[in-house]
Formats: sequence, structure tokens, C-alpha cells
Amino acid sequence: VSRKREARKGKMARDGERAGRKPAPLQREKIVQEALNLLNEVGLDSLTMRRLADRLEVQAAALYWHFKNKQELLDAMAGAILAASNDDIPEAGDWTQRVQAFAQGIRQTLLAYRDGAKLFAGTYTADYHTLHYTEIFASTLSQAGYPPASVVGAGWTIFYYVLGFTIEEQAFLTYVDADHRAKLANVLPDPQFPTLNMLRSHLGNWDFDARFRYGLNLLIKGLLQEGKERMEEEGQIH
Amino acid sequence: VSRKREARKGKMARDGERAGRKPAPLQREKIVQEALNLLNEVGLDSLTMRRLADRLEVQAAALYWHFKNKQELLDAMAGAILAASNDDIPEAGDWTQRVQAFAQGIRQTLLAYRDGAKLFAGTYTADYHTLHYTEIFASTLSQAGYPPASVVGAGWTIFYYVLGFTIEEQAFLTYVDADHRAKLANVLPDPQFPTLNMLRSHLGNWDFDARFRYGLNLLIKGLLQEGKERMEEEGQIH
DNA sequence: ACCTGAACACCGTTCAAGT
DNA sequence: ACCTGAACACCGTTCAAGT
Repeated sequence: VSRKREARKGKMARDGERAGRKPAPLQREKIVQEALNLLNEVGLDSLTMRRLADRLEVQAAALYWHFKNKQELLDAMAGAILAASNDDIPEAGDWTQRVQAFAQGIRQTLLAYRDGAKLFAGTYTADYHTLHYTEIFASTLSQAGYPPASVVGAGWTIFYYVLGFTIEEQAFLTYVDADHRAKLANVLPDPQFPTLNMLRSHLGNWDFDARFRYGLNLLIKGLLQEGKERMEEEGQIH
Repeated sequence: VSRKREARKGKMARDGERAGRKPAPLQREKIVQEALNLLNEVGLDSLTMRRLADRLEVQAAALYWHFKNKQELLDAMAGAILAASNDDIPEAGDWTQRVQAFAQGIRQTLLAYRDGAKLFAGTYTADYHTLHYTEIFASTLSQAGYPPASVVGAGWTIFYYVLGFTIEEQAFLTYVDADHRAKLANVLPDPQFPTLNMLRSHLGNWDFDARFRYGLNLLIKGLLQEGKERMEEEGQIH
């Protein structure tokens, strides 16, 4: 997970606009790494500065020398999750396969840490890794012939889908136990909701992998359709 | 906003599986309503039991007679937001227009309260309103000829998209100021990311309405395409 | 440069006791 | 049935002072 990061050393855009100043206070990465371990053990709601300080065998106040406040630490954690992810998206296959691998990659990255998606939501980072990922996606769709507005629009759409999906997936995995699931199932056979009743067996399906693929396919079908419409228009003009 | 709820009184599935017991301790709705007001004023992070108690001119401990814990209150708030929303989706138009209106309705519902989307995320409620909404969507797509698996899959996909979108929209509106936006713009002209550089003008576009419509259209295009493929298959078989 | 000690102004939650 | 008083075990953050 962290071997990749060594290999990219020297690219230096790592700490945002402050990059390239000096070799970064060594301690910062250690804190973030320990914070991520703690996240996996206790979850986002129980991740406190004091608990983290305990782990690092330091006073809580010490953390405020390295981070302005808790939010800045959380932002750094979100960045580190993305950085640690498998960022060599396969170049093989047509663009639909590449886009699919891209979306799956983001989902797996967020799934790799407890509450990873929730942590990531609302973190508007623009560090090297975010831009790198975006560049890969954008160039794939651009080379497939899609115009700028579509590339950007599709990028956001896929990102929002993956984010919403993974937030709900992780919430389900941690908060919804078998009891709760059974309760949901019991509510359904209500004559007031005939269509839901009809769909009962499908609504009880919690195969997140299959569910994710269905939505991703729908988005790609939409892109294919958009591409076809664009070709037809161009055909009429020329 | 709350007149609608009066009109539906007597349907009684309101408090989940405990419904139909007795006329519900009057106080509960008042607490939730005040909590929503507080949410709009201070945001989700600053919504505390103690502050809410102050507003109701009561001790914080008193809230624990009405709600098991804070999470139960948050769940009730999420339910109330959905309940207060405009739930008579227009019956006019073809199914694509109805699905569009449906998704827009959910987005507007979540936007109606500060951090509404974040509050809603991970709240697996199955109250009357959730089921009612789902029923409307499912029947629309069912009547359009889509098979059960597609109806359910498309429902989840649209939900995840709307949720992810609105979370990021609200986070942007509250946390990202002009300064931050300018900083994001400055990072882009990097020769390392040629495609992003090319898309610069489009990446700086923060028109969320337009962005939302693009993604929604993409999903509907995908559904139309899926429908066409299904018709072709059926044509070959018969 | 980096950390401690101690404090400030808060949290969510419990529970005996009141009415 | 509904609420108070008081406590418990925590929070994030600041800041003088240490090394």
C-alpha cells in the first residue's frame, strides 16, 4: 500500500500549493498513517484527537502543531487514502472497460478504510493524486471522442454515483444488522404499495457488487447512446 | 410544509413498526421540528442535544425520555424532511419526465435543510413516506415496461446519484468559499495534466443545476438504451 | 522546532429523585 | 408520564511554559 508512494517521491505536488518548500516534517505522514489505523479500528465517529494522541504516545495538544485543526487532519487522511490506492489503471481494453475499471478502483479505494466514503465526502482536495486520477479519466473519454462538456459532466456524474453508493454501502455494512434487515423485509407486504410488493424478492437483494455494476452499466449505456446521437448529428451536418 | 402532514393523519404508519399504538406523544413532533430549525441555523456538526434542549426550554436529559439517543433523533429528522416534502409527483408527461421530476424532487427535498443530504445518508428508514416515494418511482418504471431487476437497479442508481450529488453540493455551498475556488483554479494549468488543462473552462463551471441535469439525462439515456435492447431481444425470440 | 501541562468551554448519556 | 439535578466520562482547542 505504501510502497507506491516511495516510488513517486520527487513529484512534490503532494502538500498542495505549499509543495516543494522543504522535505515535509516527517512526523506528519506518521500521524496520518496512525490516524488511518485508528479509523479502521473505531470508525469515524470515535476517531478523536485525544485517542490518536494516546496512540502516538503524545499529548493531544501536540497534534495542533502539525495540523491547524481536526478537519485539516481529516482532509490529509482522505488524501492519503487516495494516494495509497492502486493508481495504475489498466490501459487495456476499450474506453468502456477503462471507465469501468476506473469507477471500480475508486469504490475499492473508499472501501479500503472504515467509513472511507463518508470521510472523503466534502473534502475538496486538489492534490497530486486527485488530479492524476481525474487526468486519466478525462483523457480516456476525450480520446474516445467525447466533447469537453461531456467529459466533465460524465466525470462528475460517475464520481457522485460512486460516492453515494459507497457511503450507503459502508453505512449498511456497519449499522444494519440482520435484525434490521428482517424488519425492513416485514414492512413490505403492504397492500398500499402493490409495486413494491411485486418487487419484494428483488428489494431483498443486498449484493452490492452486482448492484454497483448495474448502475455503472447504466451510465456507460447512457454515454454510448450520447456518442451515437453525436455521430448522427455530425453526419447530418457534413 | 406541514399542512400536508395533517391531511395524511390517520394513515398511521408514521412511527415505523410501533405505529397504531396510541396518538403519539405530541411532544415528539415538536422536538423534531425544533431540531430542524436548529439544523438550518447551525449546521449538522453544531447540532447538539444540549443546544436543542435550551431552545425547548428544557434540560438535555429530558430529550432522552422521547428518544433513545441522538441517532434516533437524527433518524426522525431525516424522516420528517422527507415527510414535509412535496410528495405529489406530477402524473403528467411520459415516464422519462416523471423520473426526472422524481429525482429533482428528492434533490430539492434534501437541499431544503442545511446538511440535509449528509443527514439523510446512512439513515435506513422504512417509514410511510420512504415507501410511498419508492412506490411511485417503481410503478412509473414498471408501467413503462421495465423488468423487476431494472426497476430496482435503476431506483438504487438514481438514489445514489442524487445523494452523492447533493452531499457534495451542500458541502461546496457551505465550506468552499471564493478563496478556495480560486486556489483550485490555480492548480490546474500544470503541463503534467494536459487533458485537465484543455478542459479548464469547463472545470471551473459550478452551475449545479445544469450539472445535475446532465447526469440525470445520462441515466435516462441509459434506461432508454436498455429498453431498446430489451425490445430487440424480444423481437428476435417471438 | 516540537511538545507538555493545564485549563476552557463544551459534549452525549445515565439515573436517582421529583411532580 | 414526563422532567430536573447532578454527575460521569469524555470532547476540540488554546496557550503559556518547557526543552
